[in-house]
Amino acid sequence: MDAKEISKAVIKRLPRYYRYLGELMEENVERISSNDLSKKMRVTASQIRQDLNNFGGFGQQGYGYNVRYLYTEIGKILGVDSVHPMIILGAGNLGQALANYVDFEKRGFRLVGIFDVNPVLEGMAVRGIEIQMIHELPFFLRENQVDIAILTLPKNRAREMAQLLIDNGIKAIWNFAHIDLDTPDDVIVENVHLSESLMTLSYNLSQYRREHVNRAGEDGDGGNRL
Amino acid sequence: MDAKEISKAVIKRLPRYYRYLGELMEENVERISSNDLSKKMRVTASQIRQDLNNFGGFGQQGYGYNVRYLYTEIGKILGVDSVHPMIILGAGNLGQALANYVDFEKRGFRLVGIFDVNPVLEGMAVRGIEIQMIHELPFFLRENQVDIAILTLPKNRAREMAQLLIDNGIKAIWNFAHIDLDTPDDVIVENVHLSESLMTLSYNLSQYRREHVNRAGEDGDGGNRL
DNA sequence: TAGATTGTTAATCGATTAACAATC
DNA sequence: TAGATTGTTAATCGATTAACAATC
Repeated sequence: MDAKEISKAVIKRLPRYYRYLGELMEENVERISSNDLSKKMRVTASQIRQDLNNFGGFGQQGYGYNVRYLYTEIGKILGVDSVHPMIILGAGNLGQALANYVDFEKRGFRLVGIFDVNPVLEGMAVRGIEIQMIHELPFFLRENQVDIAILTLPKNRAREMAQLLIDNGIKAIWNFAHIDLDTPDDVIVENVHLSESLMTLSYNLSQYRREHVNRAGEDGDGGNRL
Repeated sequence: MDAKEISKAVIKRLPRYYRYLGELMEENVERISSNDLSKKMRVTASQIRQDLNNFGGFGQQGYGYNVRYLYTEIGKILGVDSVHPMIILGAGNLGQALANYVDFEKRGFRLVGIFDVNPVLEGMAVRGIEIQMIHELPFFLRENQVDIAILTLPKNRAREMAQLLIDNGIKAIWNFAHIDLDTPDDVIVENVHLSESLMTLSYNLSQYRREHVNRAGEDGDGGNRL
């Protein structure tokens, strides 16, 4: 059972397979070949077969993959077959937006607590869950099993609060703060750096414009509108 | 000036360099060597030098890199040295959270419009910007230059609205909907698939638990709490 | 000048794609 | 059985790391 190391690239692709298989299920597609799926997803069939075979032989020669079965199996691999209690730290706009995200519940991600440092928010509720003050966190974590902490605090508070989470036994952090957390080996961090994503978009847009400067009409400004 | 193709991996790393250089500037650090930066960022010095040299020789032998200069140059490469007018499509929780994100303004990402399909929201304002109905979008895009459209609609509306954006000349979409948009070559899409990010976290957590099942106490349940 | 550190070439490593034998 | 398609090995491609000459 010694799992051979699965590459990060493969893991990042798994949720996308899961999404496509879910869509196929909704369309009542029963089976699909790596070739047909590759056309839908715009990846190579070879990659699909390689990726899936990291986890086991889910297909059948001459038949392809059973959609429902593969969906279920990938779900298990991703751990969405069990319930993951979550808390949110930081009840600002983003924290509240995530709290209101019903889609997560469908996958077993269940919000069980919201915390903030701002006393103005104390007692307010988001989706039926009362916002608590941070000082109540250690007690809460002793009394409730929590798998995942969502960090939606401004970066000046984030590092300190991450430490508090770790000190109280949290093993997985979904980090939206614009910092890289420095955590022990047994704590898993998944970063969502929105401003970096936006800058990547900005780079690609700027690059596209740079490349097309001298083709977009010969009126002197080269098509560069700013 | 024919730019040799820069790999996607390099581009994804640029905003992170930019962030670290910004922090160094705040700490009044004047110069830094690839070696010192590599320790801070936990990447190899070799990678830093390779990455930067895709865009030009920003350093100096025996000295290192001037922080302010490098920060400015990477800013230009990323296109954050100019203003990018943006609109939001979808004034739900996430759309509003992004609208309230002051940090973006600092980098030249300026919100100029918010649109939704829900008539209940008509006339409401977010951060001083009135929510408009989608049917006003084509006129708005004719009258205003808009660089980037942020798509924060549920997936059943997203595809159709993306098409509307493209038909009206939008060239860059920051997509938060859980679908892959099918766009022409001259339209740039940057995806933020939150549920996929959360599932990656869930995979890593589950994997960690699977690996440690037989070490966490010999009481039979193997330390697996669910 | 001597020391430091870049820019860049070469070596290594890892990930993707191609090919095909196995098998349903 | 014949056809289809997987699972898997081998080949290719690309990205990262190491090494070092150039040079400040």
